[in-house]
Amino acid sequence: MARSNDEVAALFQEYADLISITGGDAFRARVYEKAARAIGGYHADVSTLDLKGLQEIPNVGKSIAGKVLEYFDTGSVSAVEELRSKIPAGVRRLTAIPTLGPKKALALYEELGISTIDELVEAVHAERLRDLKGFGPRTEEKILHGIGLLRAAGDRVLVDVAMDLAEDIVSRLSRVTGCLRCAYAGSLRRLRETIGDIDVLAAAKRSEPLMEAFTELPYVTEVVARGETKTSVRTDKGLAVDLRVIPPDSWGAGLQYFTGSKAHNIRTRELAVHQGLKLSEYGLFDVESGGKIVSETEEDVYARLGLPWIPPTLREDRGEIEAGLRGELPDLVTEEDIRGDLHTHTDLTDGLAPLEEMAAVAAERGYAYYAITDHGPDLYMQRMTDERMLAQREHVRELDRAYGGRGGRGGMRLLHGAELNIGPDGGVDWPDDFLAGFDLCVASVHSHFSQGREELTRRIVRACENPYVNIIGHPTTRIIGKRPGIDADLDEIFAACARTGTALEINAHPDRLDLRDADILRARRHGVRFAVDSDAHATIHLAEMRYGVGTAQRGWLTCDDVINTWPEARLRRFLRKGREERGRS
DNA sequence: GCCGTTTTCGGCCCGACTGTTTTCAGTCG
Repeated sequence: MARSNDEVAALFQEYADLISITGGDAFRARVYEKAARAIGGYHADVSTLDLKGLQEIPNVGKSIAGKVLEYFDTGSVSAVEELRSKIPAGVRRLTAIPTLGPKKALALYEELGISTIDELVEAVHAERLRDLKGFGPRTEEKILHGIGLLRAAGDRVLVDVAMDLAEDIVSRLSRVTGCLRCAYAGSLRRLRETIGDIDVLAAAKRSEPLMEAFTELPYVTEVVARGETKTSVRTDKGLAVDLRVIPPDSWGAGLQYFTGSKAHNIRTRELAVHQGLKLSEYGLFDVESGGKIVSETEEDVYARLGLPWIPPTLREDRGEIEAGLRGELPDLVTEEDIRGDLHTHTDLTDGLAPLEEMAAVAAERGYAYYAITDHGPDLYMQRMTDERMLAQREHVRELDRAYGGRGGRGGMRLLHGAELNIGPDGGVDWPDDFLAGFDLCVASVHSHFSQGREELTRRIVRACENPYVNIIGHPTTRIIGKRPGIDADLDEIFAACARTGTALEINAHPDRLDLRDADILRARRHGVRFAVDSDAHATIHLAEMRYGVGTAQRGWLTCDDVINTWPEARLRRFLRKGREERGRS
């Protein structure tokens, strides 16, 4: 289940929506949105805070803090209940339909009593919308179209799907004559785990040739809107793409603006306003003279606002503005910093490629070390045995020598490990004496996801306490869009990891990205170390490391936090996990 | 409803596009 912060955040987001729908003060609605976001991202559990503690959360004042307390005291918030009683839940759901916002949703409900999508479809077909002010035939069409998209699961897509498409679009548009610069922006540039639509930005003196090329891309199925500066299309996978064409000297301001996030932009614009400036996608301007100050690069824009350049993965208004003003932005881990992959499979278990092929691609990536971690025997379908594992170890040692081995300059070290299964009681596949033969062990939950919260927590804490478990693999086991994470007390697990010298994995596979960014931020406060791993089951999966690194960046991690950026000697010390006295060499 | 080295009151980001509108409201990002 969700942590109490998420519950409260969802409640206030709903309240903000209800305020908008009922025509309440727009600024009030915005405050609740801001408070919801601040609470969702706050490090401490809000259910443990008092009135004073709650008010230390940004955008939470006396009134909102009081509502949080009311929620935990009584299980509900009377102000929210009051609005809920006025507006059926279905009306709020109507606003999920593209082009249908709070005002139209309220009109539909008040004038026609419509509170479900089905009723809306029926009303459109009966031509009952035409009598409403502000609704015409085109509105009807758009609503039906929007409902179709909503139902066709035209939902958010995983980051890798969007990335592949965006990189292709950028490469095609870059070749258009007159295109001076082209890049993707938006949530994709910020490397969010899912992407709602793709924003592509281009710089050109004339937009027409770019708009033309854009609408004629082979996978474009529909041109939703077409203007001089902005064109929106939909692609055959249902993904929407916007192209914005801006003048070349607005590139920096445009890229900054369209990268977002919205919350980050609001903050940067506020900074501008306080300095008598105005920031828009066309540049940073002096309010009085109207003259343009800077905008050719993002660095210029941030610098004029008194900020260092802020990496896109931090632009979520989670403290990056404050840190930037103080000159304390983290020196984020990058893909180039990654020296090796510590969780990978071969065809000995459920991988697709043999050891040699996996190692060859790892070496091409320039890794200094590479761990093979096939499944242990407890996942019985993998048919692992002691003999097979020991035979693989010999094989790994041979290959290690072939790759330059010990002390070899530029050589890649191969580590032999295993991905252990954390059983229902927290035990793993092998006894200590067998585990002692591995260079490292990843341990992960693969089943019994629905144990009680305490049981699940204890189970993983026990795995951390195993002196041979170095990394907890995909810690929450979530599959994005398919399976929620397990209901464990993550803070207790984070504390156990920090105490025992066990790293938490950031699994880079795009449908996992586990831990997720918000959990990384919390874990970091416990002093936990992390391993960013591909969990590759095929050679192509090794390249998914980029999404794991993006997620690590979104969790504000530096090289010091990530064990697989460390030199081999430091990594090996960490992997000994306080077992030195046992005399392993 | 929150917030403040210009404010304890009066602000609160800004612009594009669409459709129904004859000058603008709604939606979106």
